[in-house]
Amino acid sequence: MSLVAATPTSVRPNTQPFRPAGNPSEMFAGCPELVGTPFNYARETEIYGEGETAEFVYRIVSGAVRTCKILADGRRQINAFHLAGDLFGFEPGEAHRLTAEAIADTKVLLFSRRSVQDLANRNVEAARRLWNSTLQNLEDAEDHMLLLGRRTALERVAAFLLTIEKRLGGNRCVELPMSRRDMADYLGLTIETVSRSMTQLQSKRAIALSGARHLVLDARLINKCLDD
Amino acid sequence: MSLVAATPTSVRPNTQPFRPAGNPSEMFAGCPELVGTPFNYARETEIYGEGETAEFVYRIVSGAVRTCKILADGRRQINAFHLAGDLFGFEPGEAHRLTAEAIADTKVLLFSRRSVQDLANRNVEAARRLWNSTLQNLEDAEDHMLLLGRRTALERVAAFLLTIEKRLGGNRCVELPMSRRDMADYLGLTIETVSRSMTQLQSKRAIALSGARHLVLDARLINKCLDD
DNA sequence: CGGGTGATTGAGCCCGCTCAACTCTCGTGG
DNA sequence: CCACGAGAGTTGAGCGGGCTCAATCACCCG
Repeated sequence: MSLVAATPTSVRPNTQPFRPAGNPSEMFAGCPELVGTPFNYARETEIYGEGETAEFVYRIVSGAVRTCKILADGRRQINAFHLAGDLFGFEPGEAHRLTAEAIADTKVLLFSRRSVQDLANRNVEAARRLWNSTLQNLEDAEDHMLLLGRRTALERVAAFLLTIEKRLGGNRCVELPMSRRDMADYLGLTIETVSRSMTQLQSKRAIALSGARHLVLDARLINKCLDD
Repeated sequence: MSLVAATPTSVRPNTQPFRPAGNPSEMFAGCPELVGTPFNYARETEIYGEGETAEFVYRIVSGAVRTCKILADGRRQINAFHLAGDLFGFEPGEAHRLTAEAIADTKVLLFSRRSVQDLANRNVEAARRLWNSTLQNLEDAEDHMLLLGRRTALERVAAFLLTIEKRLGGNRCVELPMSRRDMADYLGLTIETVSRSMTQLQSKRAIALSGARHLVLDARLINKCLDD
């Protein structure tokens, strides 16, 4: 679910280690009856809201999605970003526990929750893949709890950049799909602190920014920045 | 996995809402071949370490367990507390991603990871229960990320006390199984801040402490404390 | 060229951390 | 019975990292 997840797409070489049975792009392989309905969401529109009945499971074809929780006073915590190839929208109960919104214009494939459940009940292999996918999400959540509970602002931003670079192909070049506000709400910081941390990394030559969204990073120098 | 999970035991009435198929105490019902081997862990001993090969899945009979991650410099984040009835030790890969330690003297039932996997491959119903159990853990992790990323110290301690009271039977009376250090490392705070928050709640009559581990709480007054 | 949005930078403050002293409890032994 | 020590918890004083509030800058689109 979150940044650590493998996100192979058809247009990008998969530089991730092989994930047995947890690979979203193979999730419904050999299940021709589960083809998925294409659908589009515009930038900054809600896909589903917290508390709504969970009707669909989603697989991203292109674009990016955030899932988050929002407190009554407006404080927001983004739990995960989902990129092309990722699956999201599973729920243990009938209702969605998170809100999902498109960060950019996003194409998805819809699968009815019921049909996915039915498939899992019939097909042991599919059930195992769904389970492993959920376990992968849990693992990512565990890493994120460590980040939110015990890491400094600079460590959070550095870890975020390293992880998303890996997800986007690992060629040191990153086109951030999300705003500073989204990064801040994912990392448990304010936009100002995110910005200052980025500036700090840039002044140490660990990253090079060209525009707010495009950057080139040096993993070795980023890690060196954390040692002082 | 964490504090929101239902934890019915045979000696305590279940005051939780019914959780279809996710109930740990029924997890292996109807599977007499999966009986589990009793085992004991003394207080403050390691059950398994991060990175070790995952051989077993554990179900707690009595006692309490924490699972955590530790950084090289000693910073620790506890992901979850497990009480009687809880299942823990699932892993998506071959290796444990967390360290598990007994908080108190703890009796568990061991199930070999392989036999659990085999059961899930044969028995669709068991697979569904395991999947739902993992989804429940993920849901708890999502709640905890909001707490760690966006809540104040007082809110964290208040939420923790309310949740653990519910898990321990919901009769307003709590015998904390863990130390202040464990609470702090779960809530992303220091022991001093946890202590000060408890004192603050006590001065508002929202909780009554008798000894560090025993307390009676008033849910309404706790929520009122958060409004100023 | 403006207007609008998002990002950066600056100044000052505050919540939670650090460091340290003190208290409480409990177990052990004279 | 008290003395003592060890470990856990509480309290206090002061600091500092990240937040708040505000101004400025950069980049789009018209």
